[in-house]
Amino acid sequence: MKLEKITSKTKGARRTYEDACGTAHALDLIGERWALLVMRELLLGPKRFSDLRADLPGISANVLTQRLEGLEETGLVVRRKLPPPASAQVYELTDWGYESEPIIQTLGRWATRSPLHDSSLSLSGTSLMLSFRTMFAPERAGDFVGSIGFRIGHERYRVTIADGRIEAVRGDPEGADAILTGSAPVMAAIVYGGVPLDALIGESALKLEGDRALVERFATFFPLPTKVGSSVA
Amino acid sequence: MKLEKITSKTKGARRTYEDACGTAHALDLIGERWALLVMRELLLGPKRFSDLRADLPGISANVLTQRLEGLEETGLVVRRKLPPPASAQVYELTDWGYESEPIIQTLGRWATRSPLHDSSLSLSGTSLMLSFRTMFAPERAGDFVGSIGFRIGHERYRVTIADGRIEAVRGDPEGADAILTGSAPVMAAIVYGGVPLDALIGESALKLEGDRALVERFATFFPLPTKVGSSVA
DNA sequence: CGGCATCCGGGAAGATACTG
DNA sequence: CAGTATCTTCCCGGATGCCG
Repeated sequence: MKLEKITSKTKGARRTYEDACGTAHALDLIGERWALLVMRELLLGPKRFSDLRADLPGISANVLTQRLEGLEETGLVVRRKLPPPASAQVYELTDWGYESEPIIQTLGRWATRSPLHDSSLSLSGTSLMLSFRTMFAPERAGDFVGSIGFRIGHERYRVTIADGRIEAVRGDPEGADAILTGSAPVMAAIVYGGVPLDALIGESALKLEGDRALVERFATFFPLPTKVGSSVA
Repeated sequence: MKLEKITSKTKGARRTYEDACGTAHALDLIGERWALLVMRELLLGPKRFSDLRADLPGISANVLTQRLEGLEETGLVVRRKLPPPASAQVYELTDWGYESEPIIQTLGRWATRSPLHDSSLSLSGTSLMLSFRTMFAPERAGDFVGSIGFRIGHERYRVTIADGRIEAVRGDPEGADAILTGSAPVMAAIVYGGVPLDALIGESALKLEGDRALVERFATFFPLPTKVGSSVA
């Protein structure tokens, strides 16, 4: 039954650029809509289907299914079954998949100069952590040493700075010098928008535990490039 | 009726990710099919519509028109009218557009590890020059000093190496230490495929003028990353 | 609830033909 | 040469429904 359909497009038959250039091949692999953002959401570790859906507002279930299938076929993602008790299926990047982080960072840094960039839109916790990795300026941090925990929705992250290097990972914030609780856009407003802590705490948009001065220093370590068309080019 | 539909997308109404993440915004700007490859072809300088068509095998005229319009709207490309005598219209990247080169390089370097990458496909002269910029390994070049000219189709390029740095530009090859004439895939076979010069000269696929030993050294300066799944990981 | 198959409407991409 | 016009095909996005 319907053998002709099977033969007509036996399997992939993906649209490719037919170009030996590496960049073109990269687009063959991750150029489809949503593909790179799915990778982004997996960069801090495995996630379940519904977590991905929740963190990618606007993606539909069938497109997410298609992307995960495609990324699995090309060897960028693997499905893994968690051992019981937590017997759930998760998607995880392969080693090669994790190597896509520089791509995501380069794109992100470049686009920050766009005059059309609207930073008031929603932001996932993963995106925020990756932006810290991308925008961290060691010369601003000097000999700063410290760690800050983040509680964003149900997710937990920990950022550690020492020796002019930054680490931003998913994990338990307990034991950090300070812990911030709030939404990702609020955290972004502090670090990138220059909004003072008090304003947000006053609005109950943010909760701060621990070393306040340390958080205020931390917020100065992530300078943004100038917008294009800005006279201070 | 259906006035609401008309107002809802009166004009542009481009599809966006509605995500504050810089990476997502980058994809809003250059994530459409062909957009980044159009930028790639402009990275070595302005080109005319039909040159772009010729160097992007597979793109159709209307899609190229749409991409150029879009890139112009977002401020990445400008149309310029060449002064008479050569009174022709060309497309050129803006300063911000030129800053996309790291994106293209990062994508290209990453994709080179793909097991699915087929280097036998066609390749534009621009892609070849950009691959030299991307893959150049200064430690391989040591104190090498020299310049090589390339004649590929009607295009002319010049690659200069000195002080452990490489320059690859469009321009007159006269005066270079050696000049190669042939197709871009043939040049790639030499540099990336390890094919000896003699074989290609014998097939009349390549013409060499000038310092042969210099070309043979040059061909060793561009190591490729290992393929994923290779046992020599 | 998690994951996947299916159907449908709209829009973007691809191919071809045509025009100034 | 530099595009426009038209038609077809395919992908994306939304909704529904099935199944474990």
